[in-house]
Amino acid sequence: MTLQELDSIGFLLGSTYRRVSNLFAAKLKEYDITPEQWGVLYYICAQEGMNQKELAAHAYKDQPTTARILDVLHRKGLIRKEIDPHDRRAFLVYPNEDGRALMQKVHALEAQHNQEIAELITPEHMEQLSQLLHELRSRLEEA
Amino acid sequence: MTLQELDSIGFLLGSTYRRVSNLFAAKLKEYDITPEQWGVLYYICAQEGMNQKELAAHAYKDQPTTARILDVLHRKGLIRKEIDPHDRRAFLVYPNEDGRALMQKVHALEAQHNQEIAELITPEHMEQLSQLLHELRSRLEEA
DNA sequence: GATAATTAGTTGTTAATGCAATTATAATTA
DNA sequence: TAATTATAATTGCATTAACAACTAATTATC
Repeated sequence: MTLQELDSIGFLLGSTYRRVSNLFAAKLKEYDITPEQWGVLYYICAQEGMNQKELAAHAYKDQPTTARILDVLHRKGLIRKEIDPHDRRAFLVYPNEDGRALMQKVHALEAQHNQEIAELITPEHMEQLSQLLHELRSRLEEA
Repeated sequence: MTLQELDSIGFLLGSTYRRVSNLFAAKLKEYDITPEQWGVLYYICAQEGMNQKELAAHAYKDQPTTARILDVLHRKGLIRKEIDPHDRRAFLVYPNEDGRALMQKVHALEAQHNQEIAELITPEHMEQLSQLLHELRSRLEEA
């Protein structure tokens, strides 16, 4: 058997994702936050007062994973939780001052990071790639 | 601040990758192997006698991650390792009979899985997506 | 209103990952 | 040849992740 590159879509997505994510993680190091933590913090700031289930849906993560990332953000003093007055099983998540400030700073850094990634290929290709990923992901959600 | 979907390329890649990978993982459950383990096993069979560093490069994983996946494959009796006669630091990796058989079976399953994913969008879009991912990944490697 | 079914969140277990530090061997250089 | 440098693999630590099982609270049904 001759060596043939494994080019299944899952393998391609995974290997590309890891490279992009690792580059971003290196840039985030000075802020003591990971790309995944930042993604969740972003949504907490983007719409304050969501519960864990809603946050998980936006972040495309399952509930336990989201809960553990929330634990980290809470430990770092970036967010606070309040019991939902209408449902004692749930809590609502809000950013602290530090959380908001960090979100803003990292948001800017992320724009810069995205710019650098985008410059690796043509603007048209990056736009196509983004659209195709959105399309595939939404079809996967339906399925 | 109004809720705005986070559509950075890294976030898109990660969320799409996880969905595709999880679907495949569910199908692989009956074979007691994960998508990542299978990817490494594939390369072990595709070119027998590679060392860990070469395998890691093909699999787009770092050496520790690859080593740990090799441990699992070895524990499952799917592969064997031999010390490289020309370099006692390295070992060469070969599939066992069971490993080859499993690779073949899962390879077929994966083709089917890829087919199902491909059917979610048009063939042209899937082809474009694949090409764009290859392009971005190779640019990331150069950078 | 009591019981059953559902739902939000948590906990446990296992796997994949990255990075840094370490060990053993090989290659280079003084 | 001795000392230095580089390299293959391993180990340790922390994070992210999936899935299953569980608890507590809510909703539905009888």
